[in-house]
Amino acid sequence: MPKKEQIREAAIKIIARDGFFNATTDKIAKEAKVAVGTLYNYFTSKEEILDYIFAVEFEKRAAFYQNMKNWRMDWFLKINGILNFHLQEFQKEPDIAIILLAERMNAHRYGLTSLANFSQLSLIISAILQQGIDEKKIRPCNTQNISLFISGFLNELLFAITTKTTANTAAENYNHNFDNLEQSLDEFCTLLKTSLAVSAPES
Amino acid sequence: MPKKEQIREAAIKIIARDGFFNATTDKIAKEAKVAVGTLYNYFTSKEEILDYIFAVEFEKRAAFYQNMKNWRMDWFLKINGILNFHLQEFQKEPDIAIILLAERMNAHRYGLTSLANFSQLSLIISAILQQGIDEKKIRPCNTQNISLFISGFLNELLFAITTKTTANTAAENYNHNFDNLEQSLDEFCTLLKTSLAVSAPES
Amino acid sequence: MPKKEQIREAAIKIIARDGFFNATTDKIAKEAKVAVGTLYNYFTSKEEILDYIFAVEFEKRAAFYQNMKNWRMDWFLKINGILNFHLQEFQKEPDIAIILLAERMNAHRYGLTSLANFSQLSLIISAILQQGIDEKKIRPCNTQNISLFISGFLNELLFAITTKTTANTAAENYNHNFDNLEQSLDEFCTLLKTSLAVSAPES
Amino acid sequence: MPKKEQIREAAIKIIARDGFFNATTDKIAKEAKVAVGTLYNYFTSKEEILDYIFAVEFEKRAAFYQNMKNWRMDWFLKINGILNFHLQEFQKEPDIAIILLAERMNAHRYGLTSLANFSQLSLIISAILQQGIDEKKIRPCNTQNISLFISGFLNELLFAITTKTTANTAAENYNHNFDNLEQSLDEFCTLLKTSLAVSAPES
DNA sequence: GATGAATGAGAGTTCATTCAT
DNA sequence: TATGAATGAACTCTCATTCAT
Repeated sequence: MPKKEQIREAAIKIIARDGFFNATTDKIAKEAKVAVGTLYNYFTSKEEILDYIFAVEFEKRAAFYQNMKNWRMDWFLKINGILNFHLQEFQKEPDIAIILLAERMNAHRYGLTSLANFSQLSLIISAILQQGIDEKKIRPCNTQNISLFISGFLNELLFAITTKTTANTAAENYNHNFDNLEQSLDEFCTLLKTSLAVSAPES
Repeated sequence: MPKKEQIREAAIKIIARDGFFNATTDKIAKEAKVAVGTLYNYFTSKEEILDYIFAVEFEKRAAFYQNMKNWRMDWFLKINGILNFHLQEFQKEPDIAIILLAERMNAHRYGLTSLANFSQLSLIISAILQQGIDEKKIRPCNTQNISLFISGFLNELLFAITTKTTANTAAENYNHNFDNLEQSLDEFCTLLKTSLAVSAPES
Repeated sequence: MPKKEQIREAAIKIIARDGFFNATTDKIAKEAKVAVGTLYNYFTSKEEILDYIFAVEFEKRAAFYQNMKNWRMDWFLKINGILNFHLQEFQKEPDIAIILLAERMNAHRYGLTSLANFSQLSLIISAILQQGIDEKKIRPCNTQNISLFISGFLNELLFAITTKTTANTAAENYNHNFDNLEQSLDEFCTLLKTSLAVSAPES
Repeated sequence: MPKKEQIREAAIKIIARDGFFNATTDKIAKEAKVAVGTLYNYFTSKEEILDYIFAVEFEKRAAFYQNMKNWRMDWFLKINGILNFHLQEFQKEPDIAIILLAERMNAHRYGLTSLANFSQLSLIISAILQQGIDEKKIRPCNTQNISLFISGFLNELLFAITTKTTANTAAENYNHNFDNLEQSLDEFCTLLKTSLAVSAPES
């Protein structure tokens, strides 16, 4: 495997586990089975590693979104598809989920360029919604707001997933778990649909 | 002003600005116009300061929620009231908003006890929704999921507020700003209402 | 009890347990049921407390030695008496023993005046021995050397007492304990006597 | 010179001069002409440096003692040899003498493993004495006690050496100095011999 | 490119001492 | 005299980064 990839994967593991600040370059290097110095042959700083992690993830999503543009389907199915895509990604790589969620604020604080890209993604959702409106499939609404709701849902779902593993002692039965992620997602989609969809014109 | 409060406020300012890890005890002490040692007369560690910040905020919210239980009003107005309360709080003290959002993952990682309390709050929302269901005002649904949507909305709104101040270069016109927070909130409430409310039984 | 005495006793307890450097003024004050500030009404510094502890102990011993000068007895019984006196003192107040042993180097380093006094004590032993020599009861020898052996014996006995409590795991049966302190002392005295005493002139 | 050795030697110098607690990592590093961080590449803590110092010294002594077991000589010459060995060691490296003496209590308090080893050495002396007894060269006695006297003598000699350099103001002429260390040692050996040795059987 | 020992600024924390009450 | 909150210099230890090999 290329060294840079090796480092990226090690960094994901360590940062997800310990957080960006507790993820020392030593630990990352050890995990990557590489010398500390080697990190600096591929990245100029520890921050840049984080930046790169975000960038790679952005690319994955951008590729999916780009591809999706060609889909010929209902707005609702598209949104549903997007949410499903994210959920699957996070289930495949939970560490990524943790990092995207936990470190985005750090990424923002350090002015990492890759983070800015992520806001583009919500534009795509907005665009889908707008198209729905234009096609009279969705009632008039502020698409930006709706796409914010959607991001919020995804993030909160992740936080619930990420934190519940340790925190659920008393309120055991109130906690979400991986089993009903899909159920959560479905309920959210239902909520969106029932609220936004223009009822089929009565004949 | 009591010293502990003085320190808490200084810490809020510094942690909101620099993040928990970059918020050094020196900076906090200087901001509080206090010697470093004084911090340790009131807190046993830097982490405990963060814990205390969370605890105070939790108390504020818990007090509000407790009080709210006596309200005699529609589920929808209650939810609306809660969201408005939070929004006002955050507008009053944006630094708190930033910390609650950015550091909750750290709080979780350090096992700060105060964080666990926050999950109680979502139980209250669940309870309101459940009552709505029992009273046939809300269609059957998983109340836990819905309360998760609500938290997600609030957090995402905060993130948008928090980050836009610096990040809006390209997509200027797509960014939210303080002026339309209320509009966002209204739209979200509308969405909830239209989706959840059982249409008044026709006579 | 006078405050100064109260503080001295507390300091003995804490310093014996934790060592001079780990004995914080806070701990001493708490043990003495006194405010930290009060310490400084009776002592100008933490070091001075140690100095005072040494001084008090010196006084006790000096009083005994002074008194002993009037004794009318054999050199051997005098030495034996001195050793017994010390042993009893240390058994009465083991904390004192620990401090005298463990902190004398600190006392020396800080140039505490009270420590210097202790070397006077060995002069008294020397004097007793010298008298024995003059009276032809002891063979000619360097009295200074012998008094050094005596101090060495006492200190090593203390060290053995002080440290054995925790260290004896494997070589249990090789360790000294309080029960045979007297036996140790007797053996040492025997050794001194058999070596130093001039055999009674044969008629 | 290997870095670890460089650090060890610097630490010996500083700890001997200032005591373990006043020997800051900064001072040690500076003396070793090394950065502070480098200390921690070789030792996990300041305590471990002290432990290592003790361990190295123990090894030296253990090697000597091991070698000595093969000696074919009288018990008395063996004991004499051991005492001479120690004295020479301490004259060669007086700083070591100071540390062994002054910090053994700290070593004990911190539970440094290397200190425990030193007690093994006194077992060897006991063994030599026991052999003397078995061979009817030494009168029956508690070997453990005698070896305690021997250690006590050595330590006290060291203390005298160590402290006299500064403390001798009043009793100048009573102080030992390097010139008569050998004389002291000889006198001590004489004392042991005259007291312990079984007189040659008369024909 | 790869290495990892060396670096040293800077972190969190402690604690002897002071002084207003 | 007694107090104990406030102080801040000084401590041990960490870790991102460098650079000679």
